[in-house]
Order: sequence, then C-alpha cells, then structure tokens
Amino acid sequence: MEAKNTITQMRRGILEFCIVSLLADNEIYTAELINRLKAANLIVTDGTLYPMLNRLQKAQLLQYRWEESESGPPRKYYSLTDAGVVYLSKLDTAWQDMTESVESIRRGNKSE
Amino acid sequence: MEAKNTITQMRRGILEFCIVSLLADNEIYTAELINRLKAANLIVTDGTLYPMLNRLQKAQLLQYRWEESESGPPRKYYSLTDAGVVYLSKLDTAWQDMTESVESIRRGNKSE
DNA sequence: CATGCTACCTTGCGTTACAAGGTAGCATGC
DNA sequence: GCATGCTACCTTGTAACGCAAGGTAGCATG
Repeated sequence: MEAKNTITQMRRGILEFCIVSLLADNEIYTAELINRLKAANLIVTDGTLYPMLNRLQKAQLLQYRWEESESGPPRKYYSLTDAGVVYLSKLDTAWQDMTESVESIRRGNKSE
Repeated sequence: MEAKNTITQMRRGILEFCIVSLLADNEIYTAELINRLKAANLIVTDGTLYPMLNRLQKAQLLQYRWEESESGPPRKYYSLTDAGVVYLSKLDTAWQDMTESVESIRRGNKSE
C-alpha cells in the first residue's frame, strides 16, 4: 500500500471545503479555481471539479453567472448563495473540530 | 445537501491516519480503538474498522497477536510493523502539508 | 445447557476522485 | 471563409471507501 492512496483519501471532503472557502469572497470560474488550489499545493483535475460544482449548485449552495471572455468561450463564474454562506460556516466549524480531534490524538500518543 | 455528508467525507483517510497514530506506541484491539476515537470526538463503527485493519495488515503495515481476555473471547491486539512506522511518518508529513494548504486558503480569503 | 455478552468478520449500498474522452465557442492565420 | 488550435464546459467508467445491517463464534453465568 502506498501512502499516496491514503493521502488522496485525506483530501476527500476537504477539497469541497476549500472550494467553498475560495468562493466565499470571490466570483471564480473553474480554471481559476484549479490554479488557486494548485497554488496551495492541492492538485485537482477538472474532471473532479465540474461534477462537484454542479452538485453544489443543484443543492442551491452555489450560483453562477455567464461572463464573456476576452479570449475564448464564455465562462461560468461561481459564487456562494446565502445558503452557501451558512454551509461554509458549518464546514468551518467541522474543520476546526476535526483538526483538534486529530491533534489531540497525535499529542496523546507523544505523551504516553 | 446536508453539511453532515461532507463532514463525513472530510473524515475519510483522516480516520486511517488517526488509527495508525494511535497504534504508534500502543498495542490496541478494535473495541478499545473505537473508544479512543470516540474520546477524541471521532465516531466510528466496527464495520468501518475491521475492513480497514485487515487492509492495513495485508499491506504489512500492521501486525497483531491474539491475547486471551479475562471476560470473553480472545482479542486481536494490533501494532505497527517497521513499514508501518515509516508509513506513519509519511502520513504525518502529508497531514501537516494539507492543514497548511487549507489554512492558507482560509487565510487568503480573509485578507482579500 | 440456555441466555447474553463480547469480539471478529462480511455483504450490499451509496458516494466520491480521477482519468479519459467528448462537445462547442472563439481567435488566428492563411 | 475555412482550417487549426486553444479554451471552457461536461460526461462516462473505474476503483476505492464509510457505513448500516447482518452473521458467526468464544466465553461466562445461572
């Protein structure tokens, strides 16, 4: 077993959290999202993002508007809905709780 | 969509990291593992753990020995193999990298 | 020897990340 | 005005996972 597999697993769910976080204060389209995530060392392909964005939009957590590009086809710019903002705050709390849980386990072991 | 689902997703992979961490310095059997995780607010069922432990053991990251109980059937006490120790250090690094990535995204938004 | 508890394990379901492949708008060069 | 290439959006198929539910069996108790 490669650590790589589990590291991929670790990112599940967290990826969605990162995307919702990035959309909190910005309107962003997919390719830009990928670049932002890459800048934070989270590699993603668009085959992962498009289904995720569609899923979140159907759940009415995201909305989008079309915007024409200066060089190419039009883009879907996503942003959070009001429900999305609430959702983000829940995920934020969950993230903090979970990191605390993990850290307590790591610390617990060191001291025993 | 419920935040609950995504929070469940967040735990994927991280769960394995916690288990390997808990086994780093202790021999533990399944029910005890569940209690330890519950103490850290990570709820797990044994239907999740047994397949995971078997998988890790087949990958030669975990080993176990049978120990008779004073009150009931014998127990499988798990511990890390040498490869498991190496594996843990990789996961530990991956965990730190990932939390840094997520925090940078959260921070990045706040400042923009 | 029947009952209940504990411990281990398996099966089936729904969900997900990702690679690979597909469609179509738009600009550029001829 | 059309061929080429780039960009952007989307779908399909695969493998892996968490978990609920259900199953088997050792051991103690009365």
